[in-house]
Amino acid sequence: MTQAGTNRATMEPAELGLRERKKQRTRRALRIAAIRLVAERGLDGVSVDDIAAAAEVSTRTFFNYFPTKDEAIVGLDPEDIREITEAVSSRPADESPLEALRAVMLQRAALVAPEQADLWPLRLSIIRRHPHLMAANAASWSSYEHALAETVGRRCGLDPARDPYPAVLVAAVLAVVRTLSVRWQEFPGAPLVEVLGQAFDSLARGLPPP
Amino acid sequence: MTQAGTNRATMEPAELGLRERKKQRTRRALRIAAIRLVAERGLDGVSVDDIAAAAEVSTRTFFNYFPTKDEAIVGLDPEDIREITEAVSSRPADESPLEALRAVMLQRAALVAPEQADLWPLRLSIIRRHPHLMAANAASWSSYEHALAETVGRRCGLDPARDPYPAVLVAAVLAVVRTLSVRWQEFPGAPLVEVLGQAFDSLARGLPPP
DNA sequence: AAAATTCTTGCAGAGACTGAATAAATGCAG
DNA sequence: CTGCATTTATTCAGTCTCTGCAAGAATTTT
Repeated sequence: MTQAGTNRATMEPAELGLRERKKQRTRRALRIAAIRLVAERGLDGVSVDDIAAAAEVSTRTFFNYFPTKDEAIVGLDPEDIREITEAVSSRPADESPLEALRAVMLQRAALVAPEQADLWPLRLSIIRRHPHLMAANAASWSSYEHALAETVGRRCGLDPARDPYPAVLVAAVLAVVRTLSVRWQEFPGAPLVEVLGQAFDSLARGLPPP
Repeated sequence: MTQAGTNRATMEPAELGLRERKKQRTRRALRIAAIRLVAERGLDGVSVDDIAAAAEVSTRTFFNYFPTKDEAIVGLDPEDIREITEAVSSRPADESPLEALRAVMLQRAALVAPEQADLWPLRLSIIRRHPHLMAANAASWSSYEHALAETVGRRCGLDPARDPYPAVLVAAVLAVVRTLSVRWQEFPGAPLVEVLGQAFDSLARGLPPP
């Protein structure tokens, strides 16, 4: 690697043009402003104008980045989607689809903890306070679900358009991950990775009564 | 507001007062108008004003019944929620939670077909055309998820606040049902009940690769 | 440096949604 | 049936979200 200097927590590939970097930065600024402000004042206590002002852009620009106020809070970056599908398709081929998803999701959950120690809990607490955002969350994952189902289908040689298995698997797994993430914020007993691991075990055993 | 709880799950319209019956009727009129119009002209081609006009009530009244345009289309009636949780809790006690949910959901899916032959397919086609409505759908089920998790917890003697099993089970099952309902509209191969049955089998066996 | 591309911004406007006041309908005595 | 209390519907005014458009500023390319 030609990377001698260690970048901060934010890894910004210097290979991108200035324009692209600025875009990433405003996007991030808007998201952070949205999450911070809403966590503080509640969803109705913050207008898009406030968010845009806090990020030092015009209100119109906000809507160039996010189609909705909700998406600024719970939306996934397209980059994340790409990373996850890539991670799934590059798991060893002898793993079952469920095992592959398990590995990727656990790895992901483990990454979340240290990286954005601020933002992630804030997001979850907001979702807990405004349940309809859980749905907006699910909405932003829906395109992603499609992509993931495609990837899973490719792993086991199934056409997701013909065989429902990939769609069912992905839907179940993501629903469980979402549910437990929010719950975990509420009842922080064991670390999230552990809770998720047990849930995947339960899934793999057919959700038997404990 | 002193509503004596109706012990039966069967519909007893005669016992309700005039006021209550009128409310049910406007609610239903609004929902039907919303679904019909949106199925015809698309979500953006229909305003709440249009819907209210079609149902012959004022615009403001629409919002007395539904908090959102989306909810008028995909929202569940509180009554449905009550029926479902009741059905689950009155399943034989020796069934596993997953089996109980399976039975109730299949029974439900079988009912849907003949009853509202018009509305149900329209709803699904709308959801397929406007993916974000799938999320709104999930949102309207979220309060319901809580209630169902509670019921499941009671069945197997678990406190849903302490043990994640009920929440996980319900989340997975509902996600699968939602996903397959929409898919089924898209690829109407086998009857929905059959497709759902196979998915429940798959779930019970730990989602093994086919 | 000029041209081409892309991003930001302000503006005007449609539509979603809310609170409050008023009118109408319904339920319930007497 | 008549008056009174409660619930529901409507009107009205207003805020906020979100979109299209056109002009201006920044970045990239030639």
